[in-house]
Amino acid sequence: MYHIEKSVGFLLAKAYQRAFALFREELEEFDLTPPQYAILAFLWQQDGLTQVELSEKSQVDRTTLGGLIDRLEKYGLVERHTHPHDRRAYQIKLTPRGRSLEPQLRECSKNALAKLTSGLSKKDVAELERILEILRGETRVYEKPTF
Amino acid sequence: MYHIEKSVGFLLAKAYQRAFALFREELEEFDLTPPQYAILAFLWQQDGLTQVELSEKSQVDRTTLGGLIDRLEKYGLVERHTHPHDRRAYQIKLTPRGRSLEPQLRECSKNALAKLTSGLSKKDVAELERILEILRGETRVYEKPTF
DNA sequence: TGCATATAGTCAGTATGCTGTCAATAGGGC
DNA sequence: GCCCTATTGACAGCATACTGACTATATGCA
Repeated sequence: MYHIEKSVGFLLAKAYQRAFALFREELEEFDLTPPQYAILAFLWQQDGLTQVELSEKSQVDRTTLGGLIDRLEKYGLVERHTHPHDRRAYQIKLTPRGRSLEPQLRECSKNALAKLTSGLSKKDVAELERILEILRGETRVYEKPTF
Repeated sequence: MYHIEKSVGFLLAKAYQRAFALFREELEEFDLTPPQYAILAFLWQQDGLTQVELSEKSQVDRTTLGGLIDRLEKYGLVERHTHPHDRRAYQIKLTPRGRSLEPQLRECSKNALAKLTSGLSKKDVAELERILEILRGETRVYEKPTF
């Protein structure tokens, strides 16, 4: 007998839903959301990316990313800068405030992860990471070697 | 060095995103979405649930569920019936068309799952199911024993 | 140099998800 | 029977996600 609540798709959806909710709770005091954190995290790694680059790295749709950047800009965490070589494009740069939040926001991420995986062993977590990498499918753009 | 693209939260989000996209592609010909399928799936199991019951079983917010039912009703797949004992509540019932789509839509679900997990062994899939169940946290309402 | 194709980012529309609030109804206690 | 608290479903607002379409700009080729 088929039970939707046992299907992988449903389980994945609900696990993600809980992960999102736990992370949102942690970020609440900073008035930020998990997707906004993700964008900041990519910029902490590499500031000044274009929206296309950010979209590719974060795997967020370009139009959705536009709105995310709008909000981060409104909060004073990033700025859109004109691109030195391409008048169509922007370079998205962190403000000093956006940069300064990194330690605290990473702490939020750590806390959320600890809560999410509290019922799992380290081996389970490693296993989950391995399986989720496979589920994601083809290699991400940021993983491609530069020739 | 911390890399957001290796974090469990990010991996979970992107794995879910791909699962959702694959399933959406399968359902496209029926002009339905994964969340709509989930609601139908719960009703195929047990027709005539109230919105509160459906919300609990599917773990979808009551207000979000309202919109989902609106659309399914508009497509002629479900109907809101007045509750025999509670004038506040409805019983959400499948229409003949909603019921008749079950075989084909389940096939879509199967196909999407096959695509999603094509890179995993059966053992991996079983392991993933086990771990995702734990990640979801406390027991779901539908799993609680009836005393 | 002009033209065709591609790209960067935005806009409109639709779907989903959550929080806070509200009106109508239910139920229990006195 | 009245009152208080709780419940059911909807509404408004905001955030995220995707599709299709559009404008301005870039690029390559003849």
